[in-house]
Amino acid sequence: MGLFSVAERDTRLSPRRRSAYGAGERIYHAGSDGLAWRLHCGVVRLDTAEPAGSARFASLAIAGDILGCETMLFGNYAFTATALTNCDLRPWPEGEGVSVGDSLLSSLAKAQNRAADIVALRGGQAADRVLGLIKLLTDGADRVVLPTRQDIADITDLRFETISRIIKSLERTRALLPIKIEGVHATRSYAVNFAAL
Amino acid sequence: MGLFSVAERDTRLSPRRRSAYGAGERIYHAGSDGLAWRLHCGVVRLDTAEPAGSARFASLAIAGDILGCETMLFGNYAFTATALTNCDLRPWPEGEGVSVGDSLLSSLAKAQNRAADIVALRGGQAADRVLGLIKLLTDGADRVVLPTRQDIADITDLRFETISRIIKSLERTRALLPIKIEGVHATRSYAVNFAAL
DNA sequence: CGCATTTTTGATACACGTCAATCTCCGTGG
DNA sequence: CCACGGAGATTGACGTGTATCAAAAATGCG
Repeated sequence: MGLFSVAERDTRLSPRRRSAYGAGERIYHAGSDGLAWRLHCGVVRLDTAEPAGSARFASLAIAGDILGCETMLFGNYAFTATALTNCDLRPWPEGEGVSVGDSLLSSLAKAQNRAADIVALRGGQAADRVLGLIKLLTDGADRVVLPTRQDIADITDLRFETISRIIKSLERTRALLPIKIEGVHATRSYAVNFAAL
Repeated sequence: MGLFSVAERDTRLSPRRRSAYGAGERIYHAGSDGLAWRLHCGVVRLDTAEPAGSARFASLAIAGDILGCETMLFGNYAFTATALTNCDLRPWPEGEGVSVGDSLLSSLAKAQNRAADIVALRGGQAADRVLGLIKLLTDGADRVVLPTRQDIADITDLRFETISRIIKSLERTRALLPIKIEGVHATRSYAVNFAAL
């Protein structure tokens, strides 16, 4: 799974209360306590804490989403959060500006939409699910850093072999163009070209 | 689908601002405006409004959940709501009692947990998904009224034929016992006996 | 450079989808 | 009261998309 293979890191809290995580790093663990966060950039995977210690994919957070707000109510996190790409988090609520009520309300609305997106990633043909996830992660930009094949598999409820085949075929149709660094292909970075489909 | 086969009904608003819907009835339509509601009992299906007018399953609301809170922010509903069983709704927020902030916060937390439940219903073996949904709908009681086979299929991303086979096999193992009314079996009402599994 | 991890690829199996016929339950109208 | 028709449910036969198992290749890291 690779989910538990990365050690806890120093939190590197800058004066502006901002914290950064690299791909694969654990952000917080279900049951522990801490702050609520807004995800400013990156992609985070949320897993339910199963009795047997085995994590099960529950949800995804992308830029703009609120993470771990339940800690404000219950004093601990309901899910385990793991960075799937490099992430930048800041404590929430931000304090100044919009009223807390409006902020909560729009978070609730956004959470519902995000949930609907994720449900859609688990229905239909395999290729469409993977493409749907890639589009969600790309979010209008022209390049993406994808999670590992195994993480994509967990999110879409497919097997990593299937993900590998689908991504390879997207490369062959030039919908995904590997970004090479000094001639070597970093297997997660792609320029996207959905027009090729 | 049966989703569009039932006419809009009179809203039957009692003096206490409570409204009831029968199985299959449309509660509100994506894009229209109205109140936010708390679902006091029953099960509601939420669908995204697709361009082509075709609905796609997005989420499920069960007793205690908040429905359509986005209308307070944007002035219209993001999803289309349909009663899957008999439902009882009341306007939200209730006004008295807990502060609006806490109520919103706990709704947000609850929405996240519900979303995780639904994601789980779309992964793994077909029989486990159907069983998971039935358990969610039963919620500790000893009997359930199930949605139609087609609705169960939409929720679990399976086909109604598959659902029919699975439910029949649950009947054969006596995990589900049809409740007969005057000798006739209403194909949606069951006494549950999960110990039989 | 060497080893662990991730990814790719192939061969084969099976769970579920698809298509089609039939059945039950109900409401409607003659 | 019974004929009719429609919606939902059941069942069977068959096809296929994805899982599974296995092995090799590519990548990344100490």
